[in-house]
Amino acid sequence: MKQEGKISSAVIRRLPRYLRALEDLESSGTERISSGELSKLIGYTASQIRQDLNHFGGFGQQGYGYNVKDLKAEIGKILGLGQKYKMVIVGSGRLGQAINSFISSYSENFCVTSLFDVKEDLIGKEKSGVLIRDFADLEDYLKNNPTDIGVITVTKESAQNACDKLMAGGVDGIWNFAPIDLENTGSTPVENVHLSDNLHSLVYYINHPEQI
Amino acid sequence: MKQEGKISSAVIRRLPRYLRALEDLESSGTERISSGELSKLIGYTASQIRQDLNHFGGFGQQGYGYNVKDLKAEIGKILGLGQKYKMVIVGSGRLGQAINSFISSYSENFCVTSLFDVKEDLIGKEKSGVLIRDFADLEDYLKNNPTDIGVITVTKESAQNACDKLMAGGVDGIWNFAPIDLENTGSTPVENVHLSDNLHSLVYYINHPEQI
DNA sequence: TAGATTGTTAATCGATTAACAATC
DNA sequence: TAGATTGTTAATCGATTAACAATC
Repeated sequence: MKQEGKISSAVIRRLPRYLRALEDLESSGTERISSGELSKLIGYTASQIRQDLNHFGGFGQQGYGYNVKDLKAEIGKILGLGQKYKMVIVGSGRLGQAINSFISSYSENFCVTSLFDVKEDLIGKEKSGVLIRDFADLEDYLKNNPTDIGVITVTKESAQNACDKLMAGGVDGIWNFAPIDLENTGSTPVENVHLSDNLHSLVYYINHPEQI
Repeated sequence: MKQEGKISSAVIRRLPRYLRALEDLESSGTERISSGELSKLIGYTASQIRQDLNHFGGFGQQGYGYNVKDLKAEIGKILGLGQKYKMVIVGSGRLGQAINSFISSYSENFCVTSLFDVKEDLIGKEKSGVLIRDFADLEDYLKNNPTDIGVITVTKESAQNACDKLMAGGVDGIWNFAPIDLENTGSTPVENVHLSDNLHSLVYYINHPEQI
């Protein structure tokens, strides 16, 4: 892995797409792939693909292309998928539950250790095998159970407070689903999924099909 | 609204963010705002904000700034939020249900008219007041109930089929949550929410905090 | 009027694409 | 070896930022 200097977020955001394509290729039994073939599959230019990968190292071989299995492993390593990430989800409504079941079903790289909520009638219940705890106990919980990622699926009114508590508890990253830009004094990475923003863009393109 | 020529998707994706900020400002009783103040609030440069807005028209006034209420209305108009969009959700698992409750709770601009699934035990049930119908009846349903947006919350294996049926049924746009790039021969806009890609980027930044 | 702030043009910066020598 | 395809540099394209005249 070379990777010196800052790598643009445009590149980083394409890496998971490569990984996904390589997983599909592997499970369909493909052993090698050229940047040209990958280009047809993904839609990025072959040039861009080679450029992207070369930020991290020379994973290919002239005249041959890339070995699917190896490249998949390399990209996984770059992203940091060699370990299992412990997550807590703050907000145990439908979205929190959906994320919880999504995480537990789809990957060995992530594990939800606890849900949290303020609602009396939810606290103590289990969802997809995970206990819902009192939000008031979040700080304590994090102290005793080091956690990698905090997921925020509460209302926008409660989101900043949830974020502050998660940060104070020492999580390394935040996955935020509340429609708000969280104040983040430290350098903890925050990844936003702004569903309503996303839906609004879709509506724009529905009304301006000539713009596509 | 001037808006001649193609407007870059980077600009379009910022519009919902402006709308969100303006809603907050309005509900906090702010009447006017300058690009400079908005910049502090959102984090985009003042220059970029003025540049973005001027793609669509001169909504401001020299020496004054922008009227919050008017600008909010203008951006809503640009996005196409003057009407109510009818949606169906294909896939009534936890994610489909979460999207359903999210939509019905948050906005007057969207309305889920039906859920669909293949699972016998789900068909006929109601979730958040919306009936789950048999996926086999989707084509018929769309024929009799013109629908604006199709939401895909099924597995990646079923997603392309769901997409084809929705397209054939004449939906104007697709909101896709399956981890797959849908084949889209026509020009129907597709908006993807690739949760696992998003989570993978977060993991990258957790492992490379110096890159932020 | 004087001050503030827009609308818009020009300059800069960065990301994507093209090209090709290196090499498997 | 000949053919294919990478790694990498250079060229292009587009998006962001800076600057300032226009004007409220």
